[in-house]
Amino acid sequence: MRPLPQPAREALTLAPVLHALGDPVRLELVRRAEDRPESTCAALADGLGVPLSTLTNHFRILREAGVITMTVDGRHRRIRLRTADLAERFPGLLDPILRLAADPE
Amino acid sequence: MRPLPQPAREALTLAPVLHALGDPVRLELVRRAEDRPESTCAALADGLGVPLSTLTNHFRILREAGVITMTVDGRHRRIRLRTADLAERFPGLLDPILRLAADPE
DNA sequence: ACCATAGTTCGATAATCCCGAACTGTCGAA
DNA sequence: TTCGACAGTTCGGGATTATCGAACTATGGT
Repeated sequence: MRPLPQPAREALTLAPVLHALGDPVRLELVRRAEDRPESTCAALADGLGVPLSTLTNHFRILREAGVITMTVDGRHRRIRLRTADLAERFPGLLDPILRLAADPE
Repeated sequence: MRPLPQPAREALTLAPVLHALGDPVRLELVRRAEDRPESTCAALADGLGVPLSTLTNHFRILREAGVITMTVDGRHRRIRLRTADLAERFPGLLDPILRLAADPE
């Protein structure tokens, strides 16, 4: 159940977070991660048609930017949004993005 | 004084906007463009140490994402944030980002 | 022990970014 | 009207980054 390496809350910077969210696949993964916390990698990407090796890179970018946490749980990795850390470090940032990403247009 | 090609307001999509803002140089350019509208390319980039040919690319990415408008004014290009279009298409998105980008850490 | 599952790593190709050098178009002065 | 300076763009290359198939690792179940 140990967490994979990730930047501390105080070390988060804005540009990498926006870069991580500035990709359609990653934006959708993040949107789903909000709805279904503790999901696994493959579960979040279900139906997107993205190969697993590419997903690994997407999740790494999200993790290194500080957007998600990945904890090792057996042979799964459970993914959670770092909503509290992001809200403290970048108040008002994540909520509008998630809301807009969920809009059907 | 004609504007360079840019996507219509209805055609703006979220991921390219976040991608455009997800670069330290572009984020700073956008931050300055808010403070000093109608600035020229080189004026916005003053002191950043970024070559002009690289700036052209940064401004193109911002323009194609719909973040800025560039109007040709003689031998200058005047740059404006598309604050109204962005506020209508993505309400609540730009303001927090600009505010956070302005924070001194 | 064996196999299936969940993800990672590796390596090669493709796409993208960065920036110097050369270029275009415009303005101001002679 | 020609000249030169200025503001940016285009071009070309090298460097970085992204994608994804194939092989690999590690865990859990039987």
